[in-house]
Amino acid sequence: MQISKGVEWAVHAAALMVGLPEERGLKAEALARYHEVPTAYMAKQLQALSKGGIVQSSRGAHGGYRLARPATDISLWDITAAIEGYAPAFRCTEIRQNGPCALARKDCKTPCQIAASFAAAEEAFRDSLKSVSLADISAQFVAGSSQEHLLDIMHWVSSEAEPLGHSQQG
Amino acid sequence: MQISKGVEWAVHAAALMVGLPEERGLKAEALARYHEVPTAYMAKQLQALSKGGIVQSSRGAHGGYRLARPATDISLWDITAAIEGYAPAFRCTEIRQNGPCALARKDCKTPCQIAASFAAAEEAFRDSLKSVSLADISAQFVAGSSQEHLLDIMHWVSSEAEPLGHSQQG
DNA sequence: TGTTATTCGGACATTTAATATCCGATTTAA
DNA sequence: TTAAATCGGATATTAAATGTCCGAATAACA
Repeated sequence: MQISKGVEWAVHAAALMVGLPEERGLKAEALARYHEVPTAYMAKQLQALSKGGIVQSSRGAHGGYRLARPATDISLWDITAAIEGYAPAFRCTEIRQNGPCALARKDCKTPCQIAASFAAAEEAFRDSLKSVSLADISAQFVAGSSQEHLLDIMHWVSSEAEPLGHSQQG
Repeated sequence: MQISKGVEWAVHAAALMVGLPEERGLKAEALARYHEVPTAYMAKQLQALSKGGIVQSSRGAHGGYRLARPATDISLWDITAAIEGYAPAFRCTEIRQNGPCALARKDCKTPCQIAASFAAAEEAFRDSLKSVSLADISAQFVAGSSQEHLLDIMHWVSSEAEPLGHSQQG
C-alpha cells in the first residue's frame, strides 16, 4: 500500500505552476531542478499529468508546461489519479467462488461485504483528497511563508518561465 | 497504490474463524483449501496475523489458528495493518528542503500542506475501516445467505475444526 | 519417557511493479 | 530550410510483492 513517489513530485510541481504568469510555462528540466529530483523521471510524471488533462504542454524550443485549468478546479485527487490511475487499491478476486463451499457465480452479482467495506474506505480517501484544491495548497503555503522566501520563489519563477509557443496540445 | 492480495485472504480467513466453536481451531492448510489459495502463502498471512495479535496459534499435532479476541474487537483496519504494516502510504521526502529555493531544516518542523492533506485522507481511510468489525462482516454475511449455504459452511467447519492443544502462543 | 507425526515459523526463490534512464518524434525560432 | 530545443514513448534497473521450501517446536502415542 504505497503511493508512488511520483505523486509527491507531481503535486509539488503543480503547486509551483500555480504562480506562473499568463501564457508562460516551465520546462521539465526546470521543474526537476527546482526540487533536485531526476529530470527524466520528473518528465515522466509530467507526461502523466499531460495525459490526464491537468497540465498543457508545448513542445520544441521555448516549450514547457503550465496548468490546463484554474488551480481551484484541480484537486489532489485529480493529480493522484493522473499518476496512479483509477484502479481501486483493494482488488477483490472473488475467492468466495472457490473451494468446498463456493458460491455460484449467479449469487455474486453484488460485491461481498469485505469488498464493499474497502470500497467505502477508498471512497472516503478520495473524497478527502477531492476536497483540497491546488489553490488551497498554494494559499496555505503563502500564508505560512515569510515574504523573503516568497520573493525568492517569485524571482526564480520569473527567471525560468518562458513564453510558450502556440501548439499547446493538452 | 495497491493493497496486498494477502489482505483479502486474511480477512476472508478471519471471517471464517468467527464461526469456530470454543477451544477449536483451523490449520493453515484447511484455511487455504477453503478458498483454494496457495497454502504456503496463506500460511504467511496467518503468521502476520499471529504477530499482530489478531489470532492465536498452536503448533504441533492438532495445531491451528483461532481468533485471539472477540470478533467485535477486531476491525478491518486491525487486519490490514497486521498484513501491510502501519507505514503511511504517502511518503513525504521533504523535497521542499532541496533546490534553489530550499527551506531551512529548522523551518520544517511541521509537515507541508501537501503531506498534511494526504495524511488526513489516509486517516479518513483508516477510520472507515476501523468502523467495521469482523462481527459486522459475519452478521451481514449470515443475513444475506441462504440457510442451505450456511449449513454447508457449518458442516465443513465442524468437520475440519480440531480441538487445540495447550501451547497457545499468541 | 522417548519417539514420531504434525504443524507453525522464518529463511529462501521467483515474479511483478515501481523507479530511473535514454533516444527518437515534433515543434519553434532563426 | 536548418538547427536547436523540448516533449513523448520505449527501454534498463532496482525494490517490493508473490510464491515456495525446510527447519524448529509441539502434542499425541507407544
